[in-house]
Amino acid sequence: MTTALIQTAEGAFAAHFSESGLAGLDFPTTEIVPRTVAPELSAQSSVWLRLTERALKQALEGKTPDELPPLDLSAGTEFQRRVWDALRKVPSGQTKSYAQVAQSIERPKAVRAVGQACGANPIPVLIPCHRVLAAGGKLGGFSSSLDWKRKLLTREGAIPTSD
DNA sequence: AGTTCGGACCGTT
DNA sequence: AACGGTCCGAACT
Repeated sequence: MTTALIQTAEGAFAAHFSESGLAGLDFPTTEIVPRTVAPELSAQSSVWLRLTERALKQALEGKTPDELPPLDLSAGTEFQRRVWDALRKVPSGQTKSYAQVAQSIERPKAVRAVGQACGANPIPVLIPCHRVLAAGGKLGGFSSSLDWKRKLLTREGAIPTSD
Protein backbone atom coordinates (compact mmCIF):
# COMPACT_ATOMS: atom_id res chain seq x y z
CA MET A 1 0.00 0.00 0.00
CA THR A 2 1.61 3.24 -1.10
CA THR A 3 0.74 6.73 -0.07
CA ALA A 4 0.97 9.94 -2.03
CA LEU A 5 0.19 13.51 -1.13
CA ILE A 6 -2.17 15.65 -3.13
CA GLN A 7 -1.78 19.37 -2.85
CA THR A 8 -4.97 21.38 -2.98
CA ALA A 9 -6.05 24.85 -2.07
CA GLU A 10 -7.28 23.35 1.20
CA GLY A 11 -4.08 21.62 2.11
CA ALA A 12 -2.38 18.31 1.41
CA PHE A 13 -4.59 15.26 1.30
CA ALA A 14 -3.05 11.81 1.63
CA ALA A 15 -4.17 9.16 -0.83
CA HIS A 16 -3.53 5.49 -0.18
CA PHE A 17 -3.37 3.03 -3.03
CA SER A 18 -3.60 -0.73 -2.84
CA GLU A 19 -3.13 -3.20 -5.63
CA SER A 20 -6.67 -2.67 -6.76
CA GLY A 21 -7.21 1.03 -6.48
CA LEU A 22 -7.70 3.97 -4.19
CA ALA A 23 -8.24 2.55 -0.74
CA GLY A 24 -8.15 5.60 1.48
CA LEU A 25 -8.14 9.36 1.52
CA ASP A 26 -7.19 11.51 4.50
CA PHE A 27 -8.03 15.11 5.11
CA PRO A 28 -5.04 17.42 5.44
CA THR A 29 -3.33 17.07 8.78
CA THR A 30 -1.59 19.80 10.61
CA GLU A 31 1.13 17.39 11.57
CA ILE A 32 4.38 17.77 9.79
CA VAL A 33 4.79 14.90 7.43
CA PRO A 34 8.20 13.29 7.83
CA ARG A 35 10.29 13.97 4.81
CA THR A 36 10.85 10.47 3.56
CA VAL A 37 11.87 9.57 0.08
CA ALA A 38 8.73 8.90 -1.87
CA PRO A 39 8.51 5.23 -2.71
CA GLU A 40 8.15 4.60 -6.37
CA LEU A 41 4.63 4.45 -7.51
CA SER A 42 3.75 1.70 -9.86
CA ALA A 43 2.78 2.84 -13.32
CA GLN A 44 -0.75 1.97 -12.46
CA SER A 45 -0.75 3.86 -9.21
CA SER A 46 0.47 7.01 -10.83
CA VAL A 47 -2.39 6.87 -13.26
CA TRP A 48 -4.76 6.43 -10.35
CA LEU A 49 -3.07 9.28 -8.56
CA ARG A 50 -3.73 11.60 -11.47
CA LEU A 51 -7.36 10.56 -11.53
CA THR A 52 -7.67 10.99 -7.81
CA GLU A 53 -6.07 14.38 -7.91
CA ARG A 54 -8.36 15.58 -10.64
CA ALA A 55 -11.47 14.15 -9.04
CA LEU A 56 -10.59 15.56 -5.65
CA LYS A 57 -10.02 19.04 -6.97
CA GLN A 58 -13.28 19.00 -8.86
CA ALA A 59 -15.11 17.73 -5.81
CA LEU A 60 -13.61 20.44 -3.65
CA GLU A 61 -15.02 23.00 -6.04
CA GLY A 62 -18.42 21.47 -5.59
CA LYS A 63 -18.44 19.87 -9.01
CA THR A 64 -19.15 16.25 -9.76
CA PRO A 65 -15.93 14.48 -10.77
CA ASP A 66 -16.17 13.25 -14.33
CA GLU A 67 -14.05 10.21 -13.59
CA LEU A 68 -12.98 8.39 -10.46
CA PRO A 69 -10.10 5.99 -10.00
CA PRO A 70 -11.10 2.44 -9.15
CA LEU A 71 -11.99 2.27 -5.49
CA ASP A 72 -10.77 -0.51 -3.25
CA LEU A 73 -13.44 -0.92 -0.61
CA SER A 74 -12.54 -4.47 0.28
CA ALA A 75 -11.76 -3.45 3.83
CA GLY A 76 -15.39 -2.76 4.52
CA THR A 77 -18.07 -5.18 5.56
CA GLU A 78 -20.98 -6.05 3.35
CA PHE A 79 -23.23 -3.65 5.18
CA GLN A 80 -20.75 -0.82 4.98
CA ARG A 81 -20.20 -1.26 1.28
CA ARG A 82 -23.91 -1.14 0.78
CA VAL A 83 -24.08 2.13 2.62
CA TRP A 84 -21.15 3.56 0.71
CA ASP A 85 -22.71 2.53 -2.59
CA ALA A 86 -25.88 4.28 -1.58
CA LEU A 87 -23.93 7.41 -0.73
CA ARG A 88 -22.40 7.51 -4.17
CA LYS A 89 -25.86 7.77 -5.65
CA VAL A 90 -26.61 11.01 -3.87
CA PRO A 91 -25.92 13.75 -6.39
CA SER A 92 -24.02 16.89 -5.59
CA GLY A 93 -26.26 19.58 -4.23
CA GLN A 94 -28.62 17.10 -2.65
CA THR A 95 -28.70 15.57 0.80
CA LYS A 96 -30.29 12.62 2.52
CA SER A 97 -30.99 11.82 6.13
CA TYR A 98 -29.51 8.80 7.87
CA ALA A 99 -32.99 7.32 7.95
CA GLN A 100 -33.43 7.80 4.21
CA VAL A 101 -30.15 6.06 3.52
CA ALA A 102 -31.22 3.23 5.79
CA GLN A 103 -34.39 2.84 3.78
CA SER A 104 -32.61 2.95 0.46
CA ILE A 105 -30.61 -0.11 1.42
CA GLU A 106 -33.60 -2.02 2.66
CA ARG A 107 -32.72 -1.75 6.36
CA PRO A 108 -35.09 0.91 7.56
CA LYS A 109 -34.27 0.40 11.19
CA ALA A 110 -30.51 0.33 10.92
CA VAL A 111 -30.33 4.07 11.27
CA ARG A 112 -27.57 4.32 13.79
CA ALA A 113 -25.60 1.63 12.06
CA VAL A 114 -25.71 3.78 8.95
CA GLY A 115 -24.17 6.57 10.95
CA GLN A 116 -21.43 4.25 12.02
CA ALA A 117 -20.81 3.16 8.46
CA CYS A 118 -20.56 6.74 7.32
CA GLY A 119 -17.93 7.36 9.92
CA ALA A 120 -16.04 4.32 8.68
CA ASN A 121 -15.97 5.66 5.13
CA PRO A 122 -12.33 5.38 4.05
CA ILE A 123 -12.65 7.81 1.16
CA PRO A 124 -14.39 10.98 2.28
CA VAL A 125 -15.24 13.71 -0.21
CA LEU A 126 -15.17 11.30 -3.14
CA ILE A 127 -17.61 9.05 -1.34
CA PRO A 128 -19.87 11.83 -0.17
CA CYS A 129 -20.57 10.96 3.43
CA HIS A 130 -20.98 14.67 4.02
CA ARG A 131 -24.25 14.66 2.12
CA VAL A 132 -25.96 12.77 4.90
CA LEU A 133 -27.65 14.99 7.43
CA ALA A 134 -29.69 14.35 10.53
CA ALA A 135 -33.46 14.46 10.32
CA GLY A 136 -35.02 17.83 9.78
CA GLY A 137 -32.07 19.17 7.81
CA LYS A 138 -29.88 19.48 10.85
CA LEU A 139 -26.21 19.06 10.20
CA GLY A 140 -25.57 15.93 12.23
CA GLY A 141 -22.07 14.73 12.91
CA PHE A 142 -18.85 14.20 11.02
CA SER A 143 -15.74 12.30 11.99
CA SER A 144 -13.42 14.97 10.75
CA SER A 145 -14.36 18.48 11.66
CA LEU A 146 -17.89 19.63 11.08
CA ASP A 147 -16.32 22.60 9.38
CA TRP A 148 -15.42 20.32 6.53
CA LYS A 149 -18.96 19.07 6.25
CA ARG A 150 -20.26 22.61 6.16
CA LYS A 151 -17.65 23.74 3.68
CA LEU A 152 -18.28 20.90 1.27
CA LEU A 153 -22.02 21.33 1.40
CA THR A 154 -21.92 25.05 0.80
CA ARG A 155 -19.57 24.55 -2.14
CA GLU A 156 -22.13 22.19 -3.57
CA GLY A 157 -24.90 24.65 -3.06
CA ALA A 158 -26.67 22.48 -0.52
CA ILE A 159 -27.33 24.97 2.19
CA PRO A 160 -27.44 23.25 5.54
CA THR A 161 -30.28 25.07 7.24
CA SER A 162 -28.47 27.33 9.66
CA ASP A 163 -26.31 25.87 12.43
C1' DA B 1 -40.17 28.09 18.88
C1' DG B 2 -36.45 25.67 21.24
C1' DT B 3 -34.45 22.16 24.58
C1' DT B 4 -33.89 17.85 27.18
C1' DC B 5 -35.01 12.89 28.21
C1' DG B 6 -35.88 8.17 27.33
C1' DG B 7 -36.49 4.42 24.86
C1' DA B 8 -36.04 1.64 20.50
C1' DC B 9 -33.02 -0.01 16.93
C1' DC B 10 -28.86 -2.20 14.52
C1' DG B 11 -23.87 -3.28 13.03
C1' DT B 12 -19.23 -3.14 14.97
C1' DT B 13 -15.48 -3.94 18.33
C1' DA C 1 -21.71 -5.81 26.69
C1' DA C 2 -21.06 -1.15 25.21
C1' DC C 3 -20.79 2.25 21.99
C1' DG C 4 -22.32 5.44 17.98
C1' DG C 5 -22.07 10.96 12.64
C1' DT C 6 -29.89 8.50 14.83
C1' DC C 7 -34.92 9.14 15.40
C1' DC C 8 -39.24 10.04 17.49
C1' DG C 9 -42.47 11.45 20.80
C1' DA C 10 -43.34 13.57 25.21
C1' DA C 11 -42.67 16.83 28.43
C1' DC C 12 -40.79 20.54 29.56
C1' DT C 13 -38.93 26.23 29.17
